[in-house]
This record gives sequence, C-alpha cells and structure tokens, in this order.
Amino acid sequence: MERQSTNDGAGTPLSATGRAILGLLGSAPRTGYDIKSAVDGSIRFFWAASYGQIYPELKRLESAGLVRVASAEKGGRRRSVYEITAAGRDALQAWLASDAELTTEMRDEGLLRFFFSDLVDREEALANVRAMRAHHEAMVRRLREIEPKSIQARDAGRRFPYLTLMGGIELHEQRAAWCARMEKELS
Amino acid sequence: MERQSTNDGAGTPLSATGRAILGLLGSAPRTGYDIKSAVDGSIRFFWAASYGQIYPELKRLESAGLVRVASAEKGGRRRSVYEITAAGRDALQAWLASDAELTTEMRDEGLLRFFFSDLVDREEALANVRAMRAHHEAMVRRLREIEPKSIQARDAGRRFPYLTLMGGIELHEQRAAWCARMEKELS
DNA sequence: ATCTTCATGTAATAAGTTACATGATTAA
DNA sequence: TTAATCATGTAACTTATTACATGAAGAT
Repeated sequence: MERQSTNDGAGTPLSATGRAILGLLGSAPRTGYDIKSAVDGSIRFFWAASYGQIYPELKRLESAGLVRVASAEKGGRRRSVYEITAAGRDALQAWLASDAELTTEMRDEGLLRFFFSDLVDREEALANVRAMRAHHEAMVRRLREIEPKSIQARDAGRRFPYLTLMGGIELHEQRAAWCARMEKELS
Repeated sequence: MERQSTNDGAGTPLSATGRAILGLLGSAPRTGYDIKSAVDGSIRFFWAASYGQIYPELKRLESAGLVRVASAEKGGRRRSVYEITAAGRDALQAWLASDAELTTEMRDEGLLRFFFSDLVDREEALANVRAMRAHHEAMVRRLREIEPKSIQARDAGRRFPYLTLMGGIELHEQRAAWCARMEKELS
C-alpha cells in the first residue's frame, strides 16, 4: 500500500479535502464562506465539503504555511480572506503532478435499493427508479445553470472547470437515461 | 429536513450500511466474512463496507432483533452464520417501500485533479486522465468477471443484481469513454 | 511445508455531518 | 421592515478506514 496523502517534508499530511480547498485558493483568495459557495457551485457533484470541515481545515493549512490569512474588513465586519502561499502553490503542484493513488468512491442508496428490489413489488421498484431519475435530472439542470459562469472562465483561459462540468452533465444524463430504460424494463 | 434513517418503532435507527447488510441477508444466511465477500463482489462499486463496520453492525442488528445468529460449526472452527428474522424482513421491506431521501454521494479525486489542471502542464493533466481511464477500464473488467454469477441469479428469478451490474458496467464504460475524449482534447 | 482462503474481532484514528450560536449587510 | 445573503465558528456525533491480532482449514 502507498501513502494515501501527500506529505512534503515535515508537518501534518495534507488531507484530500485540504487539497480541494488549496486548489480553490489556487485561482483566487477566498473566505471560508466563499470556499463553501465555490464547492457547492462547482465541485460538489464529485467532492462535497461542509463548514465543519472547511474552517478547521483552513486553520490547519495556515499553520502548515500553505495559506495565509489577509484579515480584510468589509464594512465594519470581520472577514478572513485566505490566500495561497508560495509553499502552498508548491504543495498543490506536487499533488497535481504526483502519481499517488486516487480515491474514487460512490455511495448511492438508490442503487442499493434497486439491487435489492427482487424483494418488493414492481410498483415499489419503479417508484425508486423514478426517484433516481428525478435526482439525476435535477442534477443536470443544476449543472446547466452554472454552465455560463464556466464558459466565462474557459474563455479567460481556465478551461478545465468547463470540461469537468460538461463531464458531470454527461454523467448524470447517462444515469438518467439508464433509469428511463429501467422504467421501461419494469413496465 | 426529513429523518435520514429508517426507524420502526423503538430502538436504534438502522444505518444505511445496516440496511445494506440486512439486504444481503435477505437472500441468504451469511457469516460476517461472507458479507464482506458479497459486498466486494457485487455492491462495492456503489456501496463499500469494511470488517470494521460489518461485525459491529451485525451485533447491532442482532440486538435490534432484525437478524439472529445460528452459531454453526464447520470443522472444529467457530463460525457465526447470521440470518434475517421476520422483523428484519419487515424492516427491510419497509425501507425498500419508503420514500425517504436517498443519499447519493461521490468522491473522485481524479476529477478533483482534473478540475484544477489549469495549474499544471498538459502532460500532467494527460497522465491524470489516463490514470482515470485505466481505473474505469479496470472496473469494467472486474464487473464483467462477475457477470456469469449474476446471470445465474437472474435465471433463478433474481434479476435486479444483474440489472444493477449492467448499469455499473455502462457507467464505467461511459466514464472511460469520456476520459478517452479528454485525452484527445488534450493532445 | 507453505500459501491462500476462511474466519472473527478490536482499537486507534480519520473524516465528515448536523445542529447550534451569533450577528452584520444588503436587496426587495 | 423583512428576508436573503454574507460571515465565522464549535461541539457532539456518526461513519468509516486502517492496522493489528489470532488462528484453523484447505490447496499446492
């Protein structure tokens, strides 16, 4: 087994979510709140993060010297804007260039139910598949909403977020189509 | 927000992994070891479980009266075969027929890297996509290996495991195809 | 003989969610 | 004036992984 986290020299190894946050700070300085919005508005379909992870992780990244806090104020209001440091950029690049094992996991309770559907009536199996399809179709709609923003970034020279988004749309379209086929199969 | 777990009357609510285990015991009595094998050999691509979850969960299911242990012996060796009880079957059916929220999550570090690939050279982005494709192709091969077993179950009247498996193969084929297209895009 | 599979479990740790608490600013 | 958005954080809890320990049975 290989090490599962990137560790450059000393200090606590960087967790996968830490890398995600660092990556988002790679393109712009952000507050914890901004990071949560960015996660939800772009990488959420393959990588989620809650405030309960983000704020503590930002502190860990800071004490590891990978980000620095530029405590700005907006109005009279406290606001901590984090930006990536040179060391942070190095760590990020090192991760992106490494050949470490990539975790890929899926947890889909809809498929779990589908798998066990021999135990229930056709109607119940059908209801489950319909719910799955509705979910994937909703995902496609949500992803399409962020398409314009992604196109802007692409035209500004950052094409990967756009390509990733298109991949996500395709993925959920394929899953929705599979559900539709299963609905026919069960009818 | 709705309750996230199925709770029939009193006792500890049943966790998602508990439901997965109960579902597997729905078709045959099994040991903890058998359950691990069954998970790895069928539902793993959308629902994983480790021994560290399985053995404690079996005890919880037992004290909730949803499974019973028929302590069999094979050779001179200790062996705990669990089987589902009538109450367990009720709980399983109730879950399969309920309209509770279905958790669907994905964590894909390859896509995370891809998303951030504007920060690295074309070569590094390409290496990452190739690794992703290799992974999905390996998944397709592994799933195809269990196809015969699945066909047998289908011919014996349990068709959903087969349909689920075909869905998984399609899913990973689609992802591999997307990777191939991205490789072209980057060349 | 020795390797693989069968078999059971726990302890430490890591990762992540949910609920809660608090309050300012901005748009309608 | 009221709702939405911006903003920060923690505590309790749940969930899951990893590493370890142990050993018999069956195959080569």
